[in-house]
Amino acid sequence: MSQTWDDTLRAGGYRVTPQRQLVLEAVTRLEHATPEEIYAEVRQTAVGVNVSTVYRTLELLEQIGLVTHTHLGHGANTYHLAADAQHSHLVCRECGVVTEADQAAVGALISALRAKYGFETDVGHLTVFGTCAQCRGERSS
Amino acid sequence: MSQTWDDTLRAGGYRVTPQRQLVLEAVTRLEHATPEEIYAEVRQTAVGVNVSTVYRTLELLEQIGLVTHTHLGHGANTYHLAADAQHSHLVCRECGVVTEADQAAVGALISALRAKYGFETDVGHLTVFGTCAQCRGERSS
DNA sequence: CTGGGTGCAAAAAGTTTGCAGCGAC
DNA sequence: GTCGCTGCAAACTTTTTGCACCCAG
Repeated sequence: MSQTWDDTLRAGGYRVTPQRQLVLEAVTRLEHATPEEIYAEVRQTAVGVNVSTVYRTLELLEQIGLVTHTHLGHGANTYHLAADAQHSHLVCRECGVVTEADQAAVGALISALRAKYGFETDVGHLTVFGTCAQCRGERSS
Repeated sequence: MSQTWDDTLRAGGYRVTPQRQLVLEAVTRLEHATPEEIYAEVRQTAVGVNVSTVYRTLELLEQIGLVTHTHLGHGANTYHLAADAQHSHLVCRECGVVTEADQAAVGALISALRAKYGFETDVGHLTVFGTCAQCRGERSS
């Protein structure tokens, strides 16, 4: 199972290198992270990896469908495994926490948009900004 | 009615300057635009306006609640009038077109998230990525 | 071996900041 | 007249690119 991804690489005609392995591991471990965070994570294991390599690798991994990215507020690109793509993110504006909303909750939106606008929603890329339960509670109490 | 916004400025203890007027006009006219686009639009009317002024003005206008911003894909901050805030954006990944979805379509999502996660959605900031009706049609035909 | 991948460093793009002069009030 | 606002230029952050060397296949 830990070998599936490098088959995907090879299938695309790409080489399997330690750097790519490290980046993919970092993405897996962090669940969702910015290029910077991924770079920092990779550096904790191996020092010789360069920022540009991280960017190039992420681009490649995304291209062959191993990872995807969403925009979690600000301009921060956030990468995560494509396998985890079928959920949406709830980002709290106040505490910054990122929650995952399952398909069911978002399903209604998807149906509505498809019926009304013929718009096919990319669920994995959907990010909802707002205020989480905890922050709402703190504010009212 | 064209005077309300400068009252808002003054109410906040800020001055009314031609630059601020120009930026606000550009935001109004463009509906939703990046700082760069706003800068370009302002320049078409007056040449002497600087980029930094646009950034500082947008920051100010947002702070006093005249405009808000969303993240329409990439890292592009998009500014629009706060008065227009109560709608969400549908961004087509293929043709890049930005559609506005009314409250009703998004209402179901809001209710679901509130009921299930206690999460209060910021509707004005909601951006949905996907494929628009036209691009879906072109692909299947 | 061969050519794709990597590191390094410089460049490009986007945004912020310090400072002196200007103009709204 | 005062002090906030603006223009200018330089600094900073984030991402991209060219080139020579290296290693996966």
